Amino acid sequence: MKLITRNTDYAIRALWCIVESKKEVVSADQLVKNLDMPRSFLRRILQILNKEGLLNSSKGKGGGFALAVSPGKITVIDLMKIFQSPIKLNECTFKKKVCPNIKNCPLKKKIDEIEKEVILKLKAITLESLLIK
Amino acid sequence: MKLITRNTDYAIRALWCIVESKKEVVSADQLVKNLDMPRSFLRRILQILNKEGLLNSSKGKGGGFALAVSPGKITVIDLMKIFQSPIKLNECTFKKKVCPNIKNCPLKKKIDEIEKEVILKLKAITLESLLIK
DNA sequence: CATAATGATACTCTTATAGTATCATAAAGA
DNA sequence: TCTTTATGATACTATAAGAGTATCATTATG
Repeated sequence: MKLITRNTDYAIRALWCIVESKKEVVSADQLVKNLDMPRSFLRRILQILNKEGLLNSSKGKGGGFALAVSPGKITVIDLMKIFQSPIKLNECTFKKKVCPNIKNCPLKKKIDEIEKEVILKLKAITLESLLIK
Repeated sequence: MKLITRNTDYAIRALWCIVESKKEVVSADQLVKNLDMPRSFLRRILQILNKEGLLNSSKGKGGGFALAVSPGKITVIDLMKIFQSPIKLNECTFKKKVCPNIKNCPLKKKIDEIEKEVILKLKAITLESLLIK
């Protein structure tokens, strides 16, 4: 079981790298060099971040990507929502049929509590908070 | 992303049902009736619980399963370890190659903290704690 | 010996994750 | 306008975990 998948992980690193570079615009190739990750994979991630409004892109010579949102406003949860399947820690279903006992299931209550706390903590991890050394 | 998978979930329910029944021995068929889950799937789970030492089994007429460990000593984490892939919330690897920056990765540090807390909380959920109404 | 139970095992199906590859398009600059 | 340098769109494969099924072997009871 993984909380953070590679998509999300790479997205964070790419965004981090764009901020650190202190350039207006950073190309995919520069990011590949700095981050040592597969070009095609990273390119797709950047395209998605662009579509989702976290990056602005520009084509042609001197083109590349720039942050569209301030680092303090990008959280790990935002990226997980974009790149990962929804967080449902305990679904209580069998073949799409919800467990009949779901309302007073003591296990679900406890798991739900844990889920809430995890989400709160992931919300608190902003891109900015990862930059501080 | 799921924290608890169906295997684990069903294992908990089955154990819970064995305790609640207050019988010495409960057969797979009785559990299937009470829990409304697929027979083959449940049978396999019971066999694994037996192998792992959480249940004792007896064959033949009047046979079935009985708890081998007290409900206070069985935790959700125990069952997750049996039925789920290891909990590694953030692996920082690319194609088996560990990320070179792993030692001072600020993201990893934060995710690790969350992981530790989640595990502590799951350890605190014993079978017994789920029985109290 | 028949029946009622578990043991062992092998199989399929689906989904999420992980990654690759290719062609189209647009901007910059000579 | 043509070449280069960049991203856009999209389609494809591979792997692993999870979810579930099915069958035959074995053992205990009466």
